Amino acid sequence: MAIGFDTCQHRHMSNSESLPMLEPETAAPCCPPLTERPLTAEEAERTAKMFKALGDPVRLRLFSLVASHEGGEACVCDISDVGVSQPTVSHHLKKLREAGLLASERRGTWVYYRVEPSVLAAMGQTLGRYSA
Amino acid sequence: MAIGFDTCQHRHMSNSESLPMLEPETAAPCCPPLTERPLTAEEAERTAKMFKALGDPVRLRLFSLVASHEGGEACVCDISDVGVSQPTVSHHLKKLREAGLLASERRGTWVYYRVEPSVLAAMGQTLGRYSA
DNA sequence: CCCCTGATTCGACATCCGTCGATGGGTTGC
DNA sequence: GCAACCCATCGACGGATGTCGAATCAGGGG
Repeated sequence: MAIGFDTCQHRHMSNSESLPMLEPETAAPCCPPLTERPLTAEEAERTAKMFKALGDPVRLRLFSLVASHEGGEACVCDISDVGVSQPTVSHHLKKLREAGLLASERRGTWVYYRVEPSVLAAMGQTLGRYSA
Repeated sequence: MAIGFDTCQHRHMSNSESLPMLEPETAAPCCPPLTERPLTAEEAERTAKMFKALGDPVRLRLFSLVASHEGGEACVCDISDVGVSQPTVSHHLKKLREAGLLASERRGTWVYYRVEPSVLAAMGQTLGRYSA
C-alpha cells in the first residue's frame, strides 16, 4: 500500500520560485498563559481545539513528518505511510488544517503541507514556564 | 448547582506540615522533539495521550484552575464550578491523573490536586523551538 | 479524447467519549 | 451510631470520532 514508486520523493524544485503560501482557516491570536490565571470557558474552548488536534497518534505522526521534513514542507505522497488508508490520511490532514496547525498548497499534480509557526508558538506559550 | 456553601474555600492550613505528595500513574521520561525527526508509532502513541488529555475544554479549565491556584494545589471543592456535574468533574480529574498531568492526595475530608511539572516540561520540549 | 495517477469527499460503520443520575466509600461532627 | 458532607465509581445514553471502500474532483500525458 501507499505509493510504491519514487515519483515525487524530495522534489523541492530548488526553491527558486518563492512559494506563495495559503492561509490557514484560523488566524488564531489566542492562547493566554495557563498557570497565571484560570482560563475562561471561551479560552478553554479555543485552546482545547489545538491540543485536541495533536491528541491523535496518526495526526501527531503526520504533523511530525511535515515539521521535520527538509524545506519545511512535504508532499502528501511523502507522508502517507503511517499505517492507515489514504482517505484517512487526507481526513487527518484536514483536521490539522482546520486547527490552524498546517497550511496546504497545490502545485501541479501534488499537494504540499507546511507547518504554521505562530500557532505552535502560542501552544508553547500556553504551557508556560515549565520548560525551564 | 455545585457547592453552594463556603465550607472549604482557600484552606491551605498554613502549609506548616510539608505535603507528602502522591506519585502519578506514569513516570513518563518520554516526549522526543517534534521538528527534528518523524515520531515513531510508539512515541506518537505515548505523546498523543498527553495532548489528548488537554484536548477537552473542561479538562483544560480544571488543569488551569489547579495550576494557577496559590500554593500549587487546589481542593476539588474549589474547582468544581466549571458548568458540569460533580461526577463529570471527578471523571475528568481522573483522566488528567492517568495522563500524568496531575497528582492527587487526600487530607482529611478533602482531596487536593497539584500539577506534575515534569510532564509539562516534556510537552513544552516536544513543541520545540517555535516559542522563540 | 481517454486514461492514469494523486488527493479529497461521501456514506457507512464501530468504537470511543463526555455527560448525567444514582449509588457507594470515606471523614468529620453531633 | 447516625447524619451530613466530600469525592469516586457505576450504568446508561447520545453524540463525536477514526476508519474504511467507493465515488469524485484535479492534472498530466498518451
